[in-house]
Amino acid sequence: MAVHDRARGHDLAALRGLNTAVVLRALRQESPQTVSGLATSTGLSRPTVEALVEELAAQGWIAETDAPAAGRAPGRPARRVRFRAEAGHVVGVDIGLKKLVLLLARLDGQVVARQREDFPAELTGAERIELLRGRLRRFLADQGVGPGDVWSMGVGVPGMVDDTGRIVSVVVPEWTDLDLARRLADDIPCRVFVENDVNLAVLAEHWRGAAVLADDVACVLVGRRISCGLMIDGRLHRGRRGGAGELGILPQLGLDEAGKALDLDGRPGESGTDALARAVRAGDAEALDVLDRYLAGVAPGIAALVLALDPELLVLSGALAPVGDPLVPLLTGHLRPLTLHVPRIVVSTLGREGVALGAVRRALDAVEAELPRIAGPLRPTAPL
Amino acid sequence: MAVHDRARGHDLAALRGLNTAVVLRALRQESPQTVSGLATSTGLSRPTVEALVEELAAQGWIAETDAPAAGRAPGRPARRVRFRAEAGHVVGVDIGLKKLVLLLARLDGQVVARQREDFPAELTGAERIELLRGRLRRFLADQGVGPGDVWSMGVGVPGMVDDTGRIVSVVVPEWTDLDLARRLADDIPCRVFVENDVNLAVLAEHWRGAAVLADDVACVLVGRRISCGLMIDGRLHRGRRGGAGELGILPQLGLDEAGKALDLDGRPGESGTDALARAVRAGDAEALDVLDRYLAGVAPGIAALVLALDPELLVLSGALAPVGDPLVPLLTGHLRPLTLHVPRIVVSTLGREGVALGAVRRALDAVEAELPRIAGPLRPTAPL
DNA sequence: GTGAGTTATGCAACAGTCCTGCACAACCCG
DNA sequence: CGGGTTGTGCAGGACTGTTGCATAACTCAC
Repeated sequence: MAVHDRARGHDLAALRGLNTAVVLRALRQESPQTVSGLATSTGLSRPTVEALVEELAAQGWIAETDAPAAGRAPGRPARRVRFRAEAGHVVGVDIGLKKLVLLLARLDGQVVARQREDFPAELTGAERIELLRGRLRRFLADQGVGPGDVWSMGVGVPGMVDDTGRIVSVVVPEWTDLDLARRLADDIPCRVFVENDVNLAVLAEHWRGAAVLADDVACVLVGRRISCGLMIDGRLHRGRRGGAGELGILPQLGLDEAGKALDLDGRPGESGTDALARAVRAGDAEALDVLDRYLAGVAPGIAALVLALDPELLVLSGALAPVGDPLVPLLTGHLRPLTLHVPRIVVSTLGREGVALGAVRRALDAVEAELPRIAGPLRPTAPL
Repeated sequence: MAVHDRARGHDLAALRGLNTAVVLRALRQESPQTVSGLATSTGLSRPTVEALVEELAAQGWIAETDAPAAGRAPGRPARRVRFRAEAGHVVGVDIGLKKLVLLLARLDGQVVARQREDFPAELTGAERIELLRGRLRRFLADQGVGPGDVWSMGVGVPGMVDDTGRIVSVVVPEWTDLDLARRLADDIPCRVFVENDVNLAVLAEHWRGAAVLADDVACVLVGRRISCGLMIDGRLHRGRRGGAGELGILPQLGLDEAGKALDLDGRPGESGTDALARAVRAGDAEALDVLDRYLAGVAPGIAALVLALDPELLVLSGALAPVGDPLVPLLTGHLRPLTLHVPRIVVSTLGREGVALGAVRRALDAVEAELPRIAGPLRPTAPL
C-alpha cells in the first residue's frame, strides 16, 4: 500500500530537502550552470538557490568551476557551479557464458574505463565467480579506484533473477540459487544489483540507445536464444518472479524451433550467429534467406509480445544486431499479418556493451534514489 | 520527458497545497476523523491541521459531523470532520453489444444508484448512442442529480480505444473512429473517459474486487471472445494504441478456435456461455468436459500472457465467471506445462457490474488527479 | 583610457508556513 | 461536585523562500 504512505504531511525541512534535491538534479542533468541560470530553470529565487548551492558545495556534491566561460558576453561573468561527478564511481558488469564486460563510470554516467574479455564456456560456476572477482579487483586497481570509492554496482547475468537478487534460472551451470550480490559485496563494499541481462539492455537503450524518447519499450534479444526486456511507463518491468519476457518456453510460438536454424558453422572461434550476420552484411543471398526464415519463425513469439503489451517501440539487440537495418523490414513484414499494429522497430546501436551500460544505469538509479534524502556530506548509499 | 518537468522548485505555497491535499486524501480514505487523529496520521502538527481543515471546510470539501461519537471515552469529545462525498457525483457506464449498465457514485466511490438493461444486439450505432443518451438523462433525473453535479464520467465499451478516447476497433458496428466522449459531453458537461471494457474491469478488481492487494494483475475475460486488461505497478497499462492484452488475434495461440467450442444452444434468451456455466454448476459432467476442453484451448494464449508479463495475480472474469472456483484448478492444470510459474488465479466476484464499477474508478481517478491543485472552492475538474 | 550598459551578486527586510508550549474548555467518573 | 483526561485555541519562535535595492565586475563603444 504505497499510496497509503504518501498520505504524510511535509514540513519545512522536507521542503528544503526537496529543493536541495531539485537543484542537485538540475545540476546533474546539465553542468556547469550559472547560479542565476539554475534559479530560472528550477523556478526558485536566486537567494534560495544560492543558499542551496552553498550547502551542496560544503557537502562536496558540487564545486565551482575555475574554467573561464566559453563564449564571452557583456556583464559581470557568472559564477558557475558543476556537479562533482568525480566524487564517486559506479561499476557495470556483464558476465555471460563466455564473456565478461566491465565498465567504470562516474556519477554522471560518463564511462571512464572499459574492459572486455572472452573466456571458455566450460568454466565451472565457482571458476567463473573467481574470474569475475579477480578481474574486477584488477580493473579497479588499474584505474586507481579504491573499493570504497565505488558507490554502487550493477551486474547483468543470463537467466532469471528474482526480486531479492537471487539467480533462479539454469542458464549458467551451478549458478542456480546463487546470491552473487553478496559474494561481490565481500570485495567491494557497496550495494550490488544482480539483474537479468536483457532487462539491463532495455535500461541502456532507454538511457543512451535507440529508445531514449520512448517509455514503453520491448527489447528483444535476437539470436540462438530469445528473450525480452520490458520497459513500461519508463520503468523496468521485471514481473513477479523476474520472469517477464521469457516467451521462449511456449512451444506454440516456435521460438526454440526457429533458433535451431541458426546452428550454422562459422569460422573457427566464430559463432553461428556471428557468421550469419557477417554473411548477410556481405550480401550473401543464401544467408539472407536463412535470416528471413529465422525471423519468420520468431515472428509469432514477438507478435504475442506485441499483442500483449502494445509497445511504442521494439528494439532488436543481441547477436544478430550487427546485421543492422535490413532486419527491420524483414521482421515488419512477418509481424504485419500477425498483429493489430506493428510498432516502430529499430536495431540497437549500443553494440556489445549494451548490457554493461544498463548495469551502470541500474547502479546510478540506486544512487539517485537516495539523492532526495541527502543529509550528511556525500556518500548517500550505505554499503549493503 | 516527464522527468525534466519534475526538476522544478517548490515554494511555501506549494508546500501548503501539498499538505492540504494530504489532509483531504487522509479524510477521503477514512471519514470521519478527529482533528487530533488527522494530526497524528498525517504527521503534521495539530495547529497546522486545524488551519487546513478550516480552509477545506470553507471551500466545501469537508464538513463537521454533528452525529455524536459512537463509543464514549473520557475527556473532551473530539470535533470530528468528514469528507463531503455528497458534494459531487461521478457516473460509470458499461455499454456492450446488448447490455447497458449505469452506476451513480458519490465522490468517495459509494454507489448510490444502479441500473441495468438489455437491448437487442441488432441496434445500429446511432440507435445505440441515442439509447445510451436517453437512459443516462433519465437515470440522472430520477436520482435528482443535475447534469452539472456530475464531475466526471467513465464509459466502458467493447473493443480498442486509443489514448485520445477514440474507438478504433470494429466490435460494435458503426462505432469505429467514434468520439463517444464528445457526444456524451454534450448532454453532461464534464470530462468523459471512454475506455476498453476489460481495462476497466481490471481497475475494478484492483479497487474493490479480487485484486485489492496485488499491483501486477492481468484480468482475463473468459468467454466467446477473449481479451485481457493489464495492471502493472498499480497502474492500468493501455499500450501505445490501447491494444495491450489483445492476444486473441494470433492464430498460433488458438484462442478464437477454442472459443467456438462455446457456441452451444442455451435456453431461449440465454447465451451459450450462460448455459454452459449453469450446466457446470448443476454438476453436468458433459458440460464440465466442454469447459475443460475450452480452457485447454485458451491455455496457450493465457500462458503467452503470463510468460510475457509474469503477473502476480490472474483474475478470471466475463461470461464464464459464474462457474466460480472450479475454473481455477482446471486452468492451473493446463497452464503448468506451458509456463515457468503459474501465478495465483482467482475468479472475479464483482459480477456483471465489474466494468461499470471500473468506469466509476476511472472517473474518480480523474477527480483525484486534480485534487493537489485545489485553489478555488470545489469543482476542480473543468468541463472537458 | 574612460564611461555607459549589462549582468551577476550580496545583503536586508518581509511574508508565509510550520512547530512547540501553555492556559483553557469540555466531558467522564467517582 | 471536583479530579482526571482529552481536545482546543492562542501566542511565540524558528525556518524557508521572496522581493527589492545597492554594489561589483565585465564588455563594448567612443
